Amino acid sequence: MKNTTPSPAGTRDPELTRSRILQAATELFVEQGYSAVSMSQVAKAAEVTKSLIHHHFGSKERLWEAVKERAFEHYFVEQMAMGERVGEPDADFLRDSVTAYFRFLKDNPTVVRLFAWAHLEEDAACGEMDRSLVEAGAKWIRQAQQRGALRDDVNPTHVIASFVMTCTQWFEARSHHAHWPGIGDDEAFLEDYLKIFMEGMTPRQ
Amino acid sequence: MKNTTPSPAGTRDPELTRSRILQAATELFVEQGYSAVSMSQVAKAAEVTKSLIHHHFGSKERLWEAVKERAFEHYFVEQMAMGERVGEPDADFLRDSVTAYFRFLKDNPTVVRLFAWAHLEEDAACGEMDRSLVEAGAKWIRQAQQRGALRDDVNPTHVIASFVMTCTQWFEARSHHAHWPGIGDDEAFLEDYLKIFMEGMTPRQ
DNA sequence: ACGCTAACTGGCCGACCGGTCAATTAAACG
DNA sequence: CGTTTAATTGACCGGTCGGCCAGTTAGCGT
Repeated sequence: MKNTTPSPAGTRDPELTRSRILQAATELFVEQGYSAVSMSQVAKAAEVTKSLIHHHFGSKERLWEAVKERAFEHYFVEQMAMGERVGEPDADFLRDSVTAYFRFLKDNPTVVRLFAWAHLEEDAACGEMDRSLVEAGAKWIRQAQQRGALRDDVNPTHVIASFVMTCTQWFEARSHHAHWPGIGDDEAFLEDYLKIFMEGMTPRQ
Repeated sequence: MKNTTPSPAGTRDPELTRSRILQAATELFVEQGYSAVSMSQVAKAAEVTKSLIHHHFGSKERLWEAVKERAFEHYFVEQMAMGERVGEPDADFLRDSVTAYFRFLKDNPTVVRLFAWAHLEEDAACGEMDRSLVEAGAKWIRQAQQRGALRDDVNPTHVIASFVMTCTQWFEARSHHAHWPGIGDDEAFLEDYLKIFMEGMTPRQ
């Protein structure tokens, strides 16, 4: 049981150092992307030497990987937790899931931006990561379809893809549509989107 | 009337040079983003000297602006043309518009990726650009709503935002969902998305 | 034919890049 | 306690960065 946070001014704490570096790197990478950030910038922001970063992470690229891995794991864990408390395969639960996903992205702009950077560098890791989540979600939707709770003439994976992508893009491309005439805030958009999406997923009589 | 393309081997043609540079820069920037691309790389790809790029474009940043401006103008012109042939304010025309937008993005991956880069650097220009397009689209939707052709309890701007974002993200984040189990190809996804979206936009009886 | 303008070149600049290395020093362990 | 291990430092590396500048050269108006 060692003391971590106190740090008797001049003491060494490799774990805290690692996380300080990781934190500084995350903030910079999230904002500017991999290539625009220099090791010296990270070092300065984390208040350590450049060499120390190399000591702990090996290279700039591995630091970048560590940053992404940490954020995506956070995403994965949260989504898994969300998947745990799975409810009845009905329309209400679908609505709740979309809402929860939307709110998660809203509360985790870091994840949103890292996803965007990862997409641009064709990093397949994030897609592989939520494979199982999508699979589980699709299975759940199929159940709801068989039950007659959701329309059954659409591919369950496409259902997930469509709402995941809409939520993601809403936050990724904020700067794009933020000044569109008549656009509302997060909640107003979510409300309208849910109206369209849920109505679209309701089985015909 | 000067000859442009022939180029008697050793002749000067500033306009062609400019466009050669712009083309090379576009390809590189689209692929790797602003900061990952160096002026020497562009120079090599365009088969000109670095100094010549500076002569024509002033700086790396202005070259980047020129690249984006060119692509976004292409987008704008195409969308304007699409807006010209506006049809009846009914559901069918909405479906056709979504389809056309989806196909445009599919055929113009350069625009898609430049949008993504622009979003990440919070470039508001692309949003300002299609302000008027969105305004016109929203007006059209409002007409359809008043006519009873589309459900009228949703913000028209949100309707546009929702399908624009879905289409955009489908192509921007291809690497993300491309390997999801059960996901279909472009046309299969579009078909399912249209089912949900159009049904969601249909007025209740 | 001549001169001007602008396209175009090559060489160079200081700054900074990611990364290495040997030396210092604090903590962990016996 | 001494020894070992690893956290940490600062000096330093070759290479590349974006950009500048002085000079050359082609086209164009007169």
